[in-house]
Amino acid sequence: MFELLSRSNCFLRQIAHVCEYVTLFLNVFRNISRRRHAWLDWPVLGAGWKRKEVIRWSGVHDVHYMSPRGHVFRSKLKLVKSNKHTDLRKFHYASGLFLDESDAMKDIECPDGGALVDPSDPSERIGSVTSMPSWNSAPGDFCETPHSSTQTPQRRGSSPPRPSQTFRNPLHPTKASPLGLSPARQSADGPLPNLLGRVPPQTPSPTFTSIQLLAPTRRPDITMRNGSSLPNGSVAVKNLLLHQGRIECSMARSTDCQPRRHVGGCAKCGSDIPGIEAGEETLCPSCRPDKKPKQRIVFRKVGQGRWVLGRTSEVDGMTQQRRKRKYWTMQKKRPSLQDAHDSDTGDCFKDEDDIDDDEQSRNRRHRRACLRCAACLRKDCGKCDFCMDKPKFGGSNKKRQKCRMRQCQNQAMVRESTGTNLNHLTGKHTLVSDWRALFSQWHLLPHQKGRRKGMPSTGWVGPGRRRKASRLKPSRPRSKRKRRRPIWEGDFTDEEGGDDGDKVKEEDLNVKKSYGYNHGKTRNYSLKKDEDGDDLEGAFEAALTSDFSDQDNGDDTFVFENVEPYELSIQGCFTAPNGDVEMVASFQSSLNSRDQTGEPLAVDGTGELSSNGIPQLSDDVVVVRVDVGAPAEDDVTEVDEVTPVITQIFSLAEGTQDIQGSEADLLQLLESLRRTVLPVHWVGRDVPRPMLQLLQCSKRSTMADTTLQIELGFLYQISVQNQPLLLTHPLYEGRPSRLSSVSQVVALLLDLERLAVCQGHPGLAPRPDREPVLCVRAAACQLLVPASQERCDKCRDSLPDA
DNA sequence: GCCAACGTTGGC
DNA sequence: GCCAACGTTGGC
Repeated sequence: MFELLSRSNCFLRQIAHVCEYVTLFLNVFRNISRRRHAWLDWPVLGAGWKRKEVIRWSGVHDVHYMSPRGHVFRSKLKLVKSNKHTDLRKFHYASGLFLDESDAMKDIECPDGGALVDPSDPSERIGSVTSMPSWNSAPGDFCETPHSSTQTPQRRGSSPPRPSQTFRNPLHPTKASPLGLSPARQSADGPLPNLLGRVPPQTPSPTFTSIQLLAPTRRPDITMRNGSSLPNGSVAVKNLLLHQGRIECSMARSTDCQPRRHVGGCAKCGSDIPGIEAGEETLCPSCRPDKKPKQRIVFRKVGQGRWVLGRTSEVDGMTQQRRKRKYWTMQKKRPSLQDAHDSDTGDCFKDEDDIDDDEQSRNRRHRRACLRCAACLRKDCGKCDFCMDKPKFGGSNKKRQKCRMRQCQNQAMVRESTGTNLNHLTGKHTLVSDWRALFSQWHLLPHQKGRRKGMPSTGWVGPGRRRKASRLKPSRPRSKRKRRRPIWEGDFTDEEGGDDGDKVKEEDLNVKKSYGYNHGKTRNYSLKKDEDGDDLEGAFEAALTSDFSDQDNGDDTFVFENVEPYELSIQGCFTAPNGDVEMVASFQSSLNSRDQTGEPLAVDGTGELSSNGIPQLSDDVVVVRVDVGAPAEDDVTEVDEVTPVITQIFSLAEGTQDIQGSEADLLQLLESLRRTVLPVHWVGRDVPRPMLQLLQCSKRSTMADTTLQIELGFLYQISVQNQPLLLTHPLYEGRPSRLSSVSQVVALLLDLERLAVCQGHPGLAPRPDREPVLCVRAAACQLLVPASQERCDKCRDSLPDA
């Protein structure tokens, strides 16, 4: 009985001991983590540079640098990119120092056995005896190495001098996360490992405990030659410096410290091991345990800053890996119908985290991708603002968001649903009241969100923080604003009463067909009131593109049937005070849009302005000013018409019967076009007079300067760079004389997309060197040629060498 | 080491 | 309330 009690006491003491260690671990780690996340001056890169070490919970070690201007670099790649004038090829990112290759290859050691290792050596990590060469050295005891004056060749001129550092306290904890615990070594006849699993050196190293090792000792300061210091030097820093001879060896300050090779032996069998110093303890390959020993103490992270003792498998007997495999195997076996069912039940986004315990999954990052929908499976569009922000597309990585085109179609509808599943498949569970909040939370396309109250009528017209203001034109006094043009019947104006500007009149909804997140269906953009409540005359339509198979079906079926009509307005635009709308985005947007090469397309809505005030647009975007009102007589010169002006009407109608037609008919066509998905980059607009214009607003399109204009009676004409396309052009062959239906319009646009604008010829007049070549067209230029040709026959005949 | 992108926060 | 910016984390 006494023995039993004694054993119980012993066991309880051990438990208390372990708990004590755990508490120490966590406290020390928090301290270290907090301190290491601070920015430290880093004169190695120059004055004003800072460096920061970040240790993740997983134990991964990251290093960040901050330029004097405050730019943060998280990888060497970015650092090099932004410092093209400096040769950073030999810059060791992790340590923050310039690596001299010749020195780095040498091992340096002191005669007392204080071998130093390559910083890249895995043994440098916690648990390595060799990385702690100076247990027994007093602070401040060092030896000078022969490489102390090494200068790296790539640092010249005014670059900071090489460091001449001194480690005042070589003892430093490195990896203190519980995850970093090394497995306990099982040695039959060796010393018992301590809590860290390290086999303490026999002689002459001092005894040390895990508490000592993890004690929050001051990290070694490194003194540079110029007097500055690199505080809190890491293990990597120290060893790199040692390798380069830029700092002193951590052993006693002896004078005969010379580089030499290591010759050591196995701690178990005694056999020699090349590269290991005699007296140093290690195990030869044959004596090493075959398998990674099982961790005795396992900390499991269950949330931010929360850990539990014990491994998951001990709870349910199944490792995470196995459960992952099982889960994904089950996923693969699921038929598509099962997917639908999952969607119904909101399970379609269940990943391995969900299988884990609930608490854990709550605290982890949620996956926003179902990995199955079209958006999840596609690649970055490379054109949306999020893509443009990415470093791989030349961006500054400020936004750090997933490509807008890749925003999961399913996930975006399920999360944030306040408990109600928004099911896009059935539409049965849609929680209408959540949609607006939902859209605001997800990174949808600008035009996928509605214009909201409070958005200015001029300048940046869109949600969120105001973009850089357009400097294309100064604000025009009210007295000089454009005169209203006669309102064309059917123009979409906002309802009276400014307070409720968000709401759409019911009657307007009949025409203004608003759309929810509609997977690339047509979006309508309607002008709203300006700040004075004046109607901005005219309406603007951007018929966005999508998979062309959807077009012209006249089908306005929403994917989400129960969704409240969702107003969409002009987004991603600059609205000038005079009411002009300047599109700064190419409004091709559908998830399924394809460009001419078949690649999916996306929207560009950055709205950034360059120094000259011109929006910075990608190459395929052109600024289109939509004229929404007739200019005042005294202000005509200020109107900068960018779009082609058609001065002559070419009627293709046979005879003159019904030449006037009906505005109502034209309006009906306009309405249909607004509901229709048009070919890529074709944008419909109405103009002051009762007519409809469709223009190609992508510079990358071969139809960049082409306009299709439909007049009363559905008479139409095509113009290229303000030049009317002659009736003799083959494009007209076999085509109806009137474009009275959407399908006819779309067919014509598609045919136009197969053509290209004639490049003309460089002319015959001699031109001085470096003078830009101005092409001219032949008198009978055909304007549009097959896309495979550069110029028409007439212009080809006019080539100088022709 | 690097990248992708989730989640938070502070400014507007 | 909204979103740009960015800290942070997980994956490769």
